[in-house]
Amino acid sequence: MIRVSVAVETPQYAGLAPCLDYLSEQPLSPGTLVRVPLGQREVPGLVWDADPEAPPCDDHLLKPVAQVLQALPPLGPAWRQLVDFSARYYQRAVGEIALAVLPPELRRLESDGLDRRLAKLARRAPPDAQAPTPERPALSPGQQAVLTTLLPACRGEAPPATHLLHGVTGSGKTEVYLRCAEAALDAGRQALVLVPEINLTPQLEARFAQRFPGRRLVTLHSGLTPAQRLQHWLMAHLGQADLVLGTRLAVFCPLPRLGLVVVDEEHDPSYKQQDGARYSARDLAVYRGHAERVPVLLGSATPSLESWLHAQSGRYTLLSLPERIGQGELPRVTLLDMTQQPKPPAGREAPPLAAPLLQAMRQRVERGEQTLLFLNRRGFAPVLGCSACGWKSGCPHCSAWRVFHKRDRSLRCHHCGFADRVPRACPDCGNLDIEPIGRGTERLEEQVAELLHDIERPGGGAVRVARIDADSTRLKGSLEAQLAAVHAGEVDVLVGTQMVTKGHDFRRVTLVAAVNPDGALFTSDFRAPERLFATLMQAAGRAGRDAEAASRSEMWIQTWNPGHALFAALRAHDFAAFASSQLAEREMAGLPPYSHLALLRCEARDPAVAEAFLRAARDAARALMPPELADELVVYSPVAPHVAKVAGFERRQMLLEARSRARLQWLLAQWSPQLGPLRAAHKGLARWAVDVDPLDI
DNA sequence: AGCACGCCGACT
DNA sequence: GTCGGCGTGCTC
Repeated sequence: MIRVSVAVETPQYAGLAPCLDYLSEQPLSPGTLVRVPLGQREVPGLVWDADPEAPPCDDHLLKPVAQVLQALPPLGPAWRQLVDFSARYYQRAVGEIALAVLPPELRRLESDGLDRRLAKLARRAPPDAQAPTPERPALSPGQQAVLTTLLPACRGEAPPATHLLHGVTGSGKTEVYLRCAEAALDAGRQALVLVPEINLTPQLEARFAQRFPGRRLVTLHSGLTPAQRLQHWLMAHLGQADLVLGTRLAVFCPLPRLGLVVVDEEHDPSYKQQDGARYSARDLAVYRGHAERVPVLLGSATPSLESWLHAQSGRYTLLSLPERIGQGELPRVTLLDMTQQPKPPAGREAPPLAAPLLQAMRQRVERGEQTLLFLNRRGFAPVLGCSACGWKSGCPHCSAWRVFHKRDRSLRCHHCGFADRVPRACPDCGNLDIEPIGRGTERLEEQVAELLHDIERPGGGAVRVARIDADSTRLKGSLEAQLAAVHAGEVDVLVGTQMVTKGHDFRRVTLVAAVNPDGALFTSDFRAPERLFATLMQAAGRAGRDAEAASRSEMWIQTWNPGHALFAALRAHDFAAFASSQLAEREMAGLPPYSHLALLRCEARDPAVAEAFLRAARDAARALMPPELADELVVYSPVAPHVAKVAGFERRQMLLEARSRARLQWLLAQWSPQLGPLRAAHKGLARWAVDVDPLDI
């Protein structure tokens, strides 16, 4: 019997070694999928490279491997290296990451089930290699220039690098991705293309499928059925698929012939996993490209400040697509100074849209064009309040307000999901006049219909208002149906959240308005301006995608802070100016990307327990720090996050801040193994996790 | 994390 | 008298 090291799905803090040892009758190469006994159950595992430093132990105590899934080719060294790196960098167990990123169906499957799946795949007809390549659009000079730099590396003829492709919406980034993928594919390699959201896969999939009829393209995201996800993953792993298009989980897809990684909308926060192993798929894509010596292409109209700084410093190659192709210009941005709008009569609420904006909307309706109203708040009203006694619709389980949803007359907590019927009268004083405070998309939709009820469309009939947000698209297929209605011109005014600002081409939209974007200007979240700029820029990009209408396209912004520098940069469509002012602020404040952060988060029913645990963790971290590093590493004290209580648990967090990534990693490597044992000393602690490079602090 | 074992309240 | 609540402890 031979000893093998196996990675199994156990959390870091379970007090177990990173990999467990088992006995096998035959030698098993690393990367082999097995099933092993663990306690009372049998779990999937991956044979892992043996740690030469592991202390020897008595073979008689080891259990034998239960099953070897021979039919699956072992996961290769590059894949294992990516998993090892992720585990180390994000402070998780190797087994947790390795198993969590396999298709769930593969973890469940036994030998014979896997054999059947593989046999089925082998029977599939190969793609039609004779399929004619469709005609490709002519390249703009900008695209040509960018591709001159990119193509040699994509063909494998030049050393690989990480490139940041900065180009506004409509500047033709997708065509650049297509040409790069073509070069990689022609060189016999596979291409991996990441997108931030499932919603964006169908349209990009359609474009790639249309361009590469002779190639095999698979998608990889959590919206697939378990069987589809396994099938697609297997096709990638076996080298049958040439193109893999997916969300963040696809960054871990094994690709034996990887030749190119594309990260579209690289600034998007969705690339950061928000539970379990909190990895950044964008950062791992860069690591993977470097480790596998293939080019990485990060694309965005509003790059993250992290990537922008790397591009400025020369670590990434900066490539720019300065213009929209076709005659399409960027929409003119108009700021609507809300402080100058007439005050409503005493006791009355101000209308949601200022008169000039309403006028511009009427014009669009009369011309048969569409308006997009962006309001990043779903529901009817964020809070319900009693005018008599001051009662507000708080959540009994969270430190947050419950949102009034008119459609089902409910009060819903967006943090814990707790919902019940809206009361008819104030629960505290019985007053019947409880009223909505503030406005969400549901209410805006209703108010817009009222405000425009008096105009007649050219085709006859009343103005048609529609709403797209997480509530209106809950049912499967309803987003597609609603988008189709917009495209077909069956809608005059579209009200929507963030969801509508991402990626969709609305050819008939010539007016985009941000109804109430100011909130993000004054939060304590240092990334809020960066996100707001990206969102507004993206929203602006929804207007005038049709070159014909581009000259008439406008973006309006209702603001009580028209002097804010963010809006000035937006008006000028000047990302570089915005980025350099933000970077200057970040540098002064010692914030990322000039420093590197890690956050220890935890929650407990009793806030004192959470705080005591974090204080102990803080003291442990400080004890590890040599005094000469005092200005390179800062260990902060515990604080309550913005929403301190969620679903009955009190949340607390503490921050580590380091001058360099290496310093932070150095501290984390010693500190985080102490946290598991430390937890045992704090009874009542429900959950805890280290978040490396957190997005929200 | 699972899944055991283990000691105290409302059901057939 | 059992079924089952979730509190501690272990898994190569």
